[in-house]
Amino acid sequence: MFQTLLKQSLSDAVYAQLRERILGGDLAPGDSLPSERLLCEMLGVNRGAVREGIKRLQESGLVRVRHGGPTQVLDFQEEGGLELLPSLLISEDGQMRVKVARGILSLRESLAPAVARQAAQQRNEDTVLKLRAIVASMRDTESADTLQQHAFDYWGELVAGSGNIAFRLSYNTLGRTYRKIWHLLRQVMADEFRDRDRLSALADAVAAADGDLAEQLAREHVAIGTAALSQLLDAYAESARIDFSQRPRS
Amino acid sequence: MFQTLLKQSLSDAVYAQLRERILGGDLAPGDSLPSERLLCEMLGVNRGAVREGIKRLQESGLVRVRHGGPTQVLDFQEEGGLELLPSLLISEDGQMRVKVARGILSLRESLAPAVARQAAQQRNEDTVLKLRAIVASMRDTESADTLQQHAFDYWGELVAGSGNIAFRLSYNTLGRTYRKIWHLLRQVMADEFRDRDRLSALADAVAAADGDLAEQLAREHVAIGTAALSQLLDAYAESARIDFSQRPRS
DNA sequence: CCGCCCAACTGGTATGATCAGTTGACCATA
DNA sequence: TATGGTCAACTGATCATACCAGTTGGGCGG
Repeated sequence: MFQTLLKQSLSDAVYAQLRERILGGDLAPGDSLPSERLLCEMLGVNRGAVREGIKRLQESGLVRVRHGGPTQVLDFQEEGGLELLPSLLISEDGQMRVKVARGILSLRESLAPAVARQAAQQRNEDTVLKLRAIVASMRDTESADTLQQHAFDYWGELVAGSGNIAFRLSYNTLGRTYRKIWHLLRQVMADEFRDRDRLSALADAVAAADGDLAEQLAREHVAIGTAALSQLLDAYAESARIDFSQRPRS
Repeated sequence: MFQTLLKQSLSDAVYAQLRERILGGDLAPGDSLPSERLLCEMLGVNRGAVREGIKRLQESGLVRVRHGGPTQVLDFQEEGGLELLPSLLISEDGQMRVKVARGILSLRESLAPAVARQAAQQRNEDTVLKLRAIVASMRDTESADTLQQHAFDYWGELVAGSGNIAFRLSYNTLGRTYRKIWHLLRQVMADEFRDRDRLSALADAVAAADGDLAEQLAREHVAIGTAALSQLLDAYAESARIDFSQRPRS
C-alpha cells in the first residue's frame, strides 16, 4: 500500500523545531530566543518563515514576543493551553512520556461520565439513532482497527449529543492526542473496544434520559481501558518513556 | 487611574477579525477565504501580516491551508481545540454566549473534584503549605477583588499539586476564559470566594492524603459558584447573550 | 547623581519578485 | 466516449531588501 507523502512547509518546520526545544526543556522559561535575523541564518530560511513559525509559538502560549525586545520562552506548564497535549505526549524522538499519558487517562476518566450524563439529559433523538447505528456496526465486525474507529466515533457522537461546546473542544484536543498513539491503543484497549454491550446500554440510557445510569455505565466502560493502559504504563514506569518511533498510521 | 494602552499588531488584528467572522458564523465551514493577495487589499495591509494572521488561524484549527488551492474554513466544533473557549465565550461585540458559559460550568464541575482527589493522592508538602498560606490570606481580607484573586491562585496551586499536566493545561485555558469575565464573576461568585472554611478543610484533606474527602469538599465548594452563576444565566436564557462591553480589568 | 540623547540592538511593516502546487479548459489520441 | 497531455490562470510558499518602530544601555553634560 502507498502512503501519502508528507510535505511540511518551512514555517511548519521552524515551529516544530522550536516547539520541541521548548517542550523538551532545551529552551528554559525565561530564556531568550535568538533574534529573528539570527534564526534566519541558523536555520537557513527566510525571515518570513521564521516569523510565521514564531507566530504559531506565540499562539500556543510558548513564547512572549515584544516589539523591540527579545522573544522570551514562557513556562508552558503555567501558560500553555490544552492544545499542547499532543506534542507533549510524544517527544521529538518518538518517545511517549509516561507521566503525560497518565494525566490524560485521568482527564478522560473525569470527563467521560460527565459527558454521558449530560448527553442523557439532552436526550437528542438523532444522537440516539447514531449511537445505536455505531453499536450495530461494532457488532458486525471483529477487525480491531474498525472497532477502534467505531468506538472513537461513538464518543464523538456522545460528546456532540451532550450539547456542551466545552466538552466538545476538550474532546477534539484529546482526540488529536489519541491519534498519535492510535496503533498502540488498538492493542492495549482492545477489551474496551469489545465492550459493546455497555455501549449499547449507554445508548439506551441516553434514550431514556437516565443521567445517573449513563454516568455509571460510562464510568465502568472507560475503566476497562484505563486499567489496561495503566498496567502497561506501570511496566515502563522506571524508564519514564516508551519508544514509539514506528507509526503505521497517523 | 490610567489604563495601559492596548497595542495590537497588524497580524493580531487580521487574526482577530477573521477568527470572529468564523466563530460568529459569518464564514461557514467549507467557505473559502479570499486569496491572500485579495485580503491584503481588503484589509489594507501587506501580505506578510495576512499570512501571519492566517498561520495563527491554522494553528487554532479554524482553517485548512493548501498550497495552490484556496484556504478553507473548518468546522470549529469538530476541529477546534479547547483554546478557542475564551474567544468563543465573548463575541466580538462584547456579548457573552450563555450556552458556552453553561458548558464551561459543567467542565469546571467535572474537573474540580478530580483535581482535588489527585492532589490529595500526591500529598505534596509544598502544595499544602502554599494552600494554607493562601487560605490565611483569604481570612485576612474582605476585599472582593483580592478574595477572588486568592481563590483563583488556590486552584492554581491545587492543580499544580495534582501533578497532572493534562489538568494543568486545561486549567490554564479555563483560567484565560475566566479572566474575560473576571469582574462579572467577582460579584456573582462572591459566596464561593467566601467559602474559606471549606478551602481550609480541603487543604487539610490534601495534607491527610484523603482523596475521597478532598473530592467531596471540592464538589461542594464549586457547587456554590455553579448555583449562583446558573441562576444568573437562567435569567438571561431567552436572550442567549449577556452584554459585556465594559471591562475595567483584562 | 540625574536627565537627556544617541547608537545599536530588537521586532513590525512594506514592496516586489519568483518558486511551486492546483485547477479547469482545451485538445489530441485511442 | 474516455483517456491523458498541455497550458494558462489561479492559489499559496519562499525569498531579498528595504525601512519603520520600540527597547536598551552607554556616554555625556548638567
